[in-house]
Amino acid sequence: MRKVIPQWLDTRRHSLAHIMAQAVLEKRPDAKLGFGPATEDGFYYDFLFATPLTSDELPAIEARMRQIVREDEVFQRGDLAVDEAVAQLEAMGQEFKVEYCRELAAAGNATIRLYRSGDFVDMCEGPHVERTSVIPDDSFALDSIAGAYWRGDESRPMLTRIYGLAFETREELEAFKARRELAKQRDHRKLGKELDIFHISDQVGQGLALWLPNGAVLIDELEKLAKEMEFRDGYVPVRTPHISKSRLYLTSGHLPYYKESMYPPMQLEGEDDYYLKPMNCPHHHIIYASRPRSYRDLPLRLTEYGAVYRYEQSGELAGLLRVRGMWMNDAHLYCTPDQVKAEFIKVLELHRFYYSLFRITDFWVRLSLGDPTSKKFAGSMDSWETTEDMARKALIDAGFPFEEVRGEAAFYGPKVDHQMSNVVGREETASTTQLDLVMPERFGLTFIGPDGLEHRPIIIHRAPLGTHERFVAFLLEHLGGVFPTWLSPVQVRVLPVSEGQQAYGQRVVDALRDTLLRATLDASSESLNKRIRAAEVHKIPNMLVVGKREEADGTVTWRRKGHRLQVTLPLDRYVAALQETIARRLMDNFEDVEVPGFAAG
RNA sequence: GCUGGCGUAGCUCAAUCCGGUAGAGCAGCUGACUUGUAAUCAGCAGGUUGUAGGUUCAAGUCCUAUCGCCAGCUCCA
Repeated sequence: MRKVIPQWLDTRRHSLAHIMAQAVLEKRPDAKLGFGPATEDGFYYDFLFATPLTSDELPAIEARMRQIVREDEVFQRGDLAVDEAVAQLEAMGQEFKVEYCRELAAAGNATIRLYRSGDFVDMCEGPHVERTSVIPDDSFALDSIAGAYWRGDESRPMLTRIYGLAFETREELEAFKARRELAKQRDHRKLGKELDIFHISDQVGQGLALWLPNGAVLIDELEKLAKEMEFRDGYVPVRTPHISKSRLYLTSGHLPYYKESMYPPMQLEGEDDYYLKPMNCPHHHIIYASRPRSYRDLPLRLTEYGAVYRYEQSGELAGLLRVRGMWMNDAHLYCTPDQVKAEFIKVLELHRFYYSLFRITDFWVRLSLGDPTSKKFAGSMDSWETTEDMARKALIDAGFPFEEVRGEAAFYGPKVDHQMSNVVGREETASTTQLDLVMPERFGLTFIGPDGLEHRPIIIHRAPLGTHERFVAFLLEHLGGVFPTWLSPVQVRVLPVSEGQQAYGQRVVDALRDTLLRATLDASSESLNKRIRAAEVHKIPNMLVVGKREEADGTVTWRRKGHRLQVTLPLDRYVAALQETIARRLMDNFEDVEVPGFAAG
């Protein structure tokens, strides 16, 4: 799903970054330049300013850029020896460029490339457009301004980043902006409010979501789904507390490897400190270790929709997408070495099932590897190589296209992540599967093999539905808040045509609720039109209109959300049809799905 | 956590630029209407303008601090 951007467009965008830097330097000659690359929909350039730049200044910079483009400046390339380049960049006062230049030299580059356009000279690899006039002067626009650390390192200075948008033509630029505006309508924070899904109150705490009744139905249905799937695949449920003594996390290594992300401890006189659990795994490992295990017991698949708490930095929180308290579709599979691969593939298949059930196609799969040069990862090189190789092979065998990314692993092992983007384009991990040789070691987990000796199990950590919070966020945005009947908080809204049919309407609701269908009656004295509109606005999948005719015949007139076509049928036939839709978890919110009982005519 | 922007009724917004003491629609409530497929009409109620200081005769509007939200960075399910 990652976008492929044609080289020429990338070149054009990068050239625009130079043109922007040129325009900025004219206004702020003392600005220090950072990096200025092309992005997925434009470009940015980082600057260090003596006095802060405000977004009010962007229009003037943009206007100057257009002028430069029209002046048809030529990009001239020049390769200099390292010393010369350093001397020149120092003379220009470009300390960040000097730093990077020296680094390139240290990495073995004999020459440094510079580009000149107009009076502006910048150290840069290129390539650029030959002359600025090839860029339509209305195909780009400055977008926003934000802080960004130099070299992405929070211990280094924070620069000011100016983002620009750039496309082939003005029409494409306008289309992009329009699409972005439209996407905001599907923002889960907006839909979550409109549909009464969740509420976040700073009286409770940042990042601590409250599930409203409608949201609670959603997560109940997701849990039901997960429990069914896991039951079939031989998982066994467990339940564990939300807190634990620090000892557990010293054993697991969460202290110190994960301490940054944990809430501070609860301290009690004369007792060990207690921590809120940031992950369920240690509790599950203790369950595994609670009695001797035989190879005949394996794989042991412990599952729990467990609550975990992570102290995310305040600036990272975002609606339900990034929270501090979350319920995770967690499970740990304890396997013998020769079971791992088959189990891992089975877990990947489960992902495939879920993603196709929800019709989610806009994701990409990342194989997240450790980084031997980083202190963020526990365990030996050998075990990392083993698990990384296992994960890679399983992905290939299961037929998953994936990309490998170094340094993204969990601290105890490599991960296979399903990456999704929200409406604003922010990417997050929706699902994760991990391989772990480190925890069995740390917890001294063993099983007795056929040879009568103790062996180490291998652990698969998996959360295909991620956390309720993040998964519902993605689902809301992906479906635009329009849920299939099986997931919908309210499945059926009954609308009496006039007050005379309210009693019949109530009987219909009672009959539906008797069969566990989530039905409500709209008994307000508003016009039928208004009540239909209200049901549509609340995205209720099914409406039953009951008037004199229906009451006389014992029928209901069924109108599905977004459809003008409607059918009248006996109540019991309606119930049967709806139950089939729900039992099969049909995605009846999609046009191409044939809905039982709703044939035309 | 950092950089920048923004906080006005349950929601969406107006009054902020150029200080003169807060207004609308929707939702809610009441009444009338008894409705046949996307907003019936009328009325009522609702805000010490996030919070705390300050400047001023006067602050929603200006200043400071603080809390929260948004975008990005860093970080992650």
